Amino acid sequence: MIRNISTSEVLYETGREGAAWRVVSGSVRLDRKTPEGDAGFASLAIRGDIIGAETMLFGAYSFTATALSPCTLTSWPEREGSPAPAGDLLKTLIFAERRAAEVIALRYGQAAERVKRLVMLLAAPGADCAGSVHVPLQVTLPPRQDMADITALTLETVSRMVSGLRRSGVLSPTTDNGAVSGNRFSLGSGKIDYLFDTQESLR
Amino acid sequence: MIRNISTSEVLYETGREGAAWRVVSGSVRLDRKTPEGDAGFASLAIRGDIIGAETMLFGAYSFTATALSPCTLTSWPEREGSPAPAGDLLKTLIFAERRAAEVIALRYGQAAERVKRLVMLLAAPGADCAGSVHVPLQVTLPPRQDMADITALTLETVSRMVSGLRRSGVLSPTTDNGAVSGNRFSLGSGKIDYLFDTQESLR
DNA sequence: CGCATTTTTGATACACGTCAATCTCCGTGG
DNA sequence: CCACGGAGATTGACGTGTATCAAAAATGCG
Repeated sequence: MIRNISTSEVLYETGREGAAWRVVSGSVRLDRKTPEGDAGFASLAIRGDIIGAETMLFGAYSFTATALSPCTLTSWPEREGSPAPAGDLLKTLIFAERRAAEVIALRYGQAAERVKRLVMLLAAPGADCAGSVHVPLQVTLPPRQDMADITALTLETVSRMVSGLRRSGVLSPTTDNGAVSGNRFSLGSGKIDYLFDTQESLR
Repeated sequence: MIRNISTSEVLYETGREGAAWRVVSGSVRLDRKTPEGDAGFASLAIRGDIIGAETMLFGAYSFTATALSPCTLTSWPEREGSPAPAGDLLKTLIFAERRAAEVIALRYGQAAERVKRLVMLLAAPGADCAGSVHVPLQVTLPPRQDMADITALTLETVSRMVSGLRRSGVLSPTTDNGAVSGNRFSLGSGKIDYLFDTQESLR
C-alpha cells in the first residue's frame, strides 16, 4: 500500500490504530504528546526510515507523525499481514540508532552549523544512488517552525540562517518549469564552508 | 556473562569486535567518532537498555561506550550464541526510540530544566520496582563534563544548575556508612518545581 | 601531606531569544 | 483584473541566558 502526503499533513496520531510505514521520499517529524498538551519534537525520519514500528507490539502509535515535505510512504513490512523477520528488525534498530545520533547532533553547536547540518541531512541522497553522477543535490525545506523545533532554535533564528546560506551560495533557488518554487533549493556544488557567526554578519 | 564497570571507564570502542549488552544498573554514554577526531555524544543508555546491538549485524561496534556511573552489564541476548528472537528485537527497537526522544528532549529548554530532567532520568526507577514503597530515589551524578555533553551545555553551567538543585532542595547529599560520597544524592520527596532562571538567582 | 584533577564560583561578552514591523505568497471574492 | 485578507517568512532592535575566561576551592590519590 502506498500513501502520498503533502507538507504539514498529519500521517497518524498518538494512540490511533494503524501499521508501520517506510518513508520512500520526503521527510517526517515525530512528536510525542507532552502532559502540557504541546507536542514535543521526538524524532526525524527521512528516506529509508521505518516509522510506527511500535504498532507491531501495541497496535497503536506512540507518536504523532507529520510530513515536513511532500512525501510518499509504503506499508512495512513489504508483505502485509506477515510479521517482520528478525533480520529486518535488527537493521531497522541499527538505522534508528544512527538516525537518533544525527538528530541529537542537530541540537549542538552554533545556529548556523545546526541549520546547515539539517539541510544537508534532508538533502542526503539515498544509499541506492551512491556513486552516481555528480549532480547537485536538491532539498525541499520544511516550514521554518518545524526546522526550529528540530534544531531547538527559534523560527526567526532559523530564517536568518537560511538567508545566510542563500547569501553565501550554499543554497540557491531552483526553477521548476520556469517558476521558482518557494522552498525548493539546490545545494551549491562548491562545498562552501563559510560560517557566519552573528546575526549582524549575515547582512 | 556479567561485567562491572566503574565511572568513566570505557566499555568498548568503535570498530572493536564484541557482542551486545544489557545495562542492568548505572548509566552509559555512547559516542560516535567524528572525522575531526573528537567524540560526539550520540546516545544515553540507562537501566534496561540494550547497547551494542549493531554487532549482531556488523560484528563490530558502531559507537564507543563509556560508563557515566558505576554500572553492571549482562550479555544480551540471555542465551549466548543463539540469535535474539524477533519479539525481543522489536521491544528493543521501541525502547530505543523512546529513549532517543527523551535524550533529544534533554537538549531543549532552559539550562535549569534540562539538568533537572537529566537528573530525573538517571534517577528513574526501573519498571521492575513500579508501585513499590515510597522511598526517596537516589542518583549517582556523572562527571559534570559528561552531563554537559548530554545536555549541550557547558561544564560550568551544569555545575551552577546542580548547585541550584541542591540549594532548592531537589538534591540532597547522601551518607554511605557515615561518609558523604561526592556525587551520590537523594531526590527531595517534595516535588520542588522551583525554577531558577538566571545565574544570579542561584545564589 | 602534597600534587593532579574535578568542581565551584565569579566577572564579562556575545549569540540567540523575544517582540514587533514589514514583506511575500496565494487564494478568494467583488 | 485587482482589492482584500490571512499565513508564513523575513528583517530589525533590544534584552538576556549562557558561553567564555579566569581563579579559587574541593576532592581524590599516591
